[in-house]
Amino acid sequence: MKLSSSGLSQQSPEGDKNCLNSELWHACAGPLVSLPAVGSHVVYFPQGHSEQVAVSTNKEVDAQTPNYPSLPPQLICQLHNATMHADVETDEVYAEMTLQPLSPQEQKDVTFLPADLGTPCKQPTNYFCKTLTASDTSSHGGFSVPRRAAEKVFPPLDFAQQPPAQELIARDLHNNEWKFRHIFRGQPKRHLLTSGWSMFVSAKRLVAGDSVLFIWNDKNQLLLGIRRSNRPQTVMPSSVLSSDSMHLGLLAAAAHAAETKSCFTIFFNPRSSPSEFVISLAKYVKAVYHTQVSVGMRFRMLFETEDSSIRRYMGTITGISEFDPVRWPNSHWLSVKVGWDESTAGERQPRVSLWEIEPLTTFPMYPSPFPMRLKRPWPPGLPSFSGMKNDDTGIN
Amino acid sequence: MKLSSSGLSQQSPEGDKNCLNSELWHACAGPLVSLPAVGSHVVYFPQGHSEQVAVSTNKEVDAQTPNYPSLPPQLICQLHNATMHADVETDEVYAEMTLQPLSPQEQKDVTFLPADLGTPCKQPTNYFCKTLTASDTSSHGGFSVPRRAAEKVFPPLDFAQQPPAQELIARDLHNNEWKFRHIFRGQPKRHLLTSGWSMFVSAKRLVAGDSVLFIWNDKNQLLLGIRRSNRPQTVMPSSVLSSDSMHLGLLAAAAHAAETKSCFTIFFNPRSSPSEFVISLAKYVKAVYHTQVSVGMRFRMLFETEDSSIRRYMGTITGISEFDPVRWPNSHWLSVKVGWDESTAGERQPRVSLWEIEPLTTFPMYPSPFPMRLKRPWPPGLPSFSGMKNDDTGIN
DNA sequence: GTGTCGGCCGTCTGCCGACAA
DNA sequence: TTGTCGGCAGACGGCCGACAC
Repeated sequence: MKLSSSGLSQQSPEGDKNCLNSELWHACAGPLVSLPAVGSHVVYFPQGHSEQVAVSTNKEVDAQTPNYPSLPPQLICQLHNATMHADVETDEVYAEMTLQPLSPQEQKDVTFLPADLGTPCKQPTNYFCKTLTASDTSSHGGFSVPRRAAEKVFPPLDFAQQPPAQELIARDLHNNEWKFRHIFRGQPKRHLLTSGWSMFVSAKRLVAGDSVLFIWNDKNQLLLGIRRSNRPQTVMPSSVLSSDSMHLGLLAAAAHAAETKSCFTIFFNPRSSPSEFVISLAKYVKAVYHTQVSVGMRFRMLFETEDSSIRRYMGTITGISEFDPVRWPNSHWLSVKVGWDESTAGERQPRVSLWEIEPLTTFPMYPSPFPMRLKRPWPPGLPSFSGMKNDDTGIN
Repeated sequence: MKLSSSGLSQQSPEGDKNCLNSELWHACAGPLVSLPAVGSHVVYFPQGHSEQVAVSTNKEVDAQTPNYPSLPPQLICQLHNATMHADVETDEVYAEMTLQPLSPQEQKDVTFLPADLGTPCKQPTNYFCKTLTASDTSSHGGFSVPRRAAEKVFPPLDFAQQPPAQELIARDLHNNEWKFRHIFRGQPKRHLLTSGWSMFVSAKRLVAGDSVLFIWNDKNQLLLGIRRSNRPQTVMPSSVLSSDSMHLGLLAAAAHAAETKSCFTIFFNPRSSPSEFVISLAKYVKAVYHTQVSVGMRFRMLFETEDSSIRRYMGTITGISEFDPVRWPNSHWLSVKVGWDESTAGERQPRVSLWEIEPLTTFPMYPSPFPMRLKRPWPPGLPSFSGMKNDDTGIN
């Protein structure tokens, strides 16, 4: 896995000086984001990719966009390369992945192999994340460090000094160095970052509501990342290519790669994409082939909280059907309709994919009123099956 | 022709408050840029579009990109819409054009119709453009206005005051208002913009070497545009779509539109695109059908100077051949190889297109050593001809 | 425990003419 | 004619504890 700070060029290979432990990237991406291992087999969903482009261009896919009948809704690939990047302007994290579709025979061979689920995403343990207040971002003062965070993450101060103070050096995703004066003063006493802080705020263009993230890693380095609040949107591609052409481009690239079994490249934006659209084959196989789901079944699903930790929400499966039967028949993408136990005005999405949820098979809340009709769904990613209408799924 | 300040959204139609006379857009785009009239017939060159994308993504087209055999190298279209935009972050000007390919019969009908060359691009008359100095952009002072420029473009000062001064209000491409104190002082006397200037410099992130452009229009409004120097590049699309997918997307969009005779949308970036790739049909027909060119012939061609005016450079035609015979056979795009009279280390391009040059037929410098073999080249944009190898062009 | 404020000092912004290219 | 500089005055940046929630 490579990590490079990018944005200026897609072609220049970056030197080692830009390399950085992936901890910071993952911390900025969030606790739910995991990249499949390089070399492993993954499933790519053009629908999910298309949704990410729709969000990025702020434009839904045009209804008149032509289909690519040869492109299956789920494409089994080998992940040849995955590089973590951060936009040089905004620090937005993204991943560049090189995928090679498997031949039909390889798909069969691989789908029914036992496979482990890989290593879970490694969130750093010694870190803190704080949402910036008006005082933190104002030019009038510095940054107020929560007491527990400072004691856990920063090196201890020498309390013989009065007031206790030290210089902290932190590195961001681009391996740039930021120096801060860390001081413990005031009445009551508190931890503050003073000199150097305002330069960081203005350089990163942080505003109240954005978050900063400090990590103390195993090598005794201080890492510093940012996460912007959900302002309208992140980056605007604007004037390069029309959104219609972009949608066509991603479909054409995947279709061409599928036909020729050649590599293609995609970008994954963890913070803007509604869902991961490249997932490990093992996760897919487990969810689609080895998990029983049915209407009425209870489940839980992980979400990220405001302070970058994990929370589980509960819900009930209300239906199982293709998200877009016309354009993407036989697709597992967002095939599960759900209702949420706690839902504030459509806050959580009405559709999820099988591999995103944990069905609670041991304690069903009430007996399923509908029999399970998806016990063994259509084989994934096989073009020869994509036109088949007389299977046993009952959802065509 | 619509003009709107954009960048946040491709879908929201902007209100009238954002509309502005197109003078400023054209002044920022440069004196050589002209947009064909809405409703008129134009020729679209996928090769040129591809070059613009290559520049924007900083990545040349991949050699393995598949061809679209059904897409001719020149596509005759009707221009249904052309909207001028400016990037909301950088103020970079660009145009959004909606094109509809003509049917083969329409192409024939239209190609041999007499057509006027349309109105030339309207450069404003009452304007000035200054490249910013270190003093202009430093935080130590204001903007030094060249004397002739101030007297020509700004409203006259009241010299009864001591010192003479006034408030100027200028509007940029987004119709934002900028207020400046214009004062005539110092020893020797000179025109200066003081209060308000530094805010403009920092808001637009101008640096020494960039240019500003003041226009006094017919409605007695002061317009204010910027032109950045040729720094590495302008905007980086980075993380939305891989450059390969973008190349494929533009080809697929044009091919699909050509097949179905439906509309497609392109963006044209006058400042970053190497050449215009949507030109009026009249210009194309005149250059390709009604102009004699041959190897050895002298020509001249317009270029933009540093101070935004026009200069002619002279050269000699050294060859006539397709730029990319494999991928784009029978293409007129950059089909003329040239040598330049004054050339500083490959400063000017070695290939141009027929419609970019003015052949000097009246005073040939020396007799053409090679007979003209392109007297009546292949008909433009007709797919039925694109595979024809036995024509009289002799370049296959 | 921490967000915001008044107070205060120091730096830098920004307006001026001098001077030279 | 105009680019850069030294001089200077005022604005704002930025460090401090007070105080309240």
